[in-house]
Amino acid sequence: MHETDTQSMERDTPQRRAIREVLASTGRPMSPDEVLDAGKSLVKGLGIATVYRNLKLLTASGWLSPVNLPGEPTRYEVSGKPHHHHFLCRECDRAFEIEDCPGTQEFHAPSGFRVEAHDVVLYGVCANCKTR
Amino acid sequence: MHETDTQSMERDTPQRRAIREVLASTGRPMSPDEVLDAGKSLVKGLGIATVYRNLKLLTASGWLSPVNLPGEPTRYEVSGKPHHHHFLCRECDRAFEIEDCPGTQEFHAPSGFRVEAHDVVLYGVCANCKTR
DNA sequence: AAACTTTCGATAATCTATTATCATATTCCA
DNA sequence: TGGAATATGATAATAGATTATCGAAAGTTT
Repeated sequence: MHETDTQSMERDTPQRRAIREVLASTGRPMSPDEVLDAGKSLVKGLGIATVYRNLKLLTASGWLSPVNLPGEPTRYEVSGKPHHHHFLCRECDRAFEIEDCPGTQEFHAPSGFRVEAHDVVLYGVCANCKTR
Repeated sequence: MHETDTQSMERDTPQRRAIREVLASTGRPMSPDEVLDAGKSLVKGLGIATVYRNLKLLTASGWLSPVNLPGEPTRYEVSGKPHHHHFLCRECDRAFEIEDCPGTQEFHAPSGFRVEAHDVVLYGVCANCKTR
């Protein structure tokens, strides 16, 4: 076994700023590849390793939260948002935030089961893909 | 590129029967490893490759349906069940079927989005794990 | 600006899940 | 029952996502 990467987010770098900027301004959960693509327009030469490193650091610090959708790679969104769920577009494979939630009490598990959390995922076509 | 596995499920084998039996009798979505473990009690020496092969064939034939839960390996359940969702126990990592569903109309995506399907996943502790 | 430390980028390595390979064992029909 | 076709089991290979490695580049402190 080898020792893990040692990083502490002590310095202010253009790459780190770009990654934060991308996630904050896009307003929807993004995969590492999406962050890389968007980030490249802010910092030429941005590398995927840097994206992964910073997503990990920003998640560890609590600034980002992981978003897992069935059969999809992990996406990330800025933390602190009120309870919400996600929509996955089958055309462009982008995830969106949806505010509406039926409420936990609406879901019933078999008796004897304790429900502690829930996820709702909607699938379909986003507005952008519908109009083309 | 090489040619893919050629199998057509033409023969009746103890392994195939065991895999079907396990999935039909357990009544909840099972991962390949779970199927392997349970299947071994019916057919000594059952191999993981055989499990994967038959899960694939049974899915292609429509007898099984894949069940994807966030961040979890694909599970499989017998097809034909009425609309339902799943519960994932955080203790034993087993998935269960839950019949209750708020209904598609309860979920609202942003205007301009077309919702075609939805998934609900409950997380918590199953009855079995609660009692120990 | 020098020195020091952190971070970056390219890429190799790792990890988990799944599929391919292939020699052996089975099934099933003649 | 003989035999061709199919299936199995062990394991190598593959695939996708993520992490580690390491020399170069950049930030930070003095």
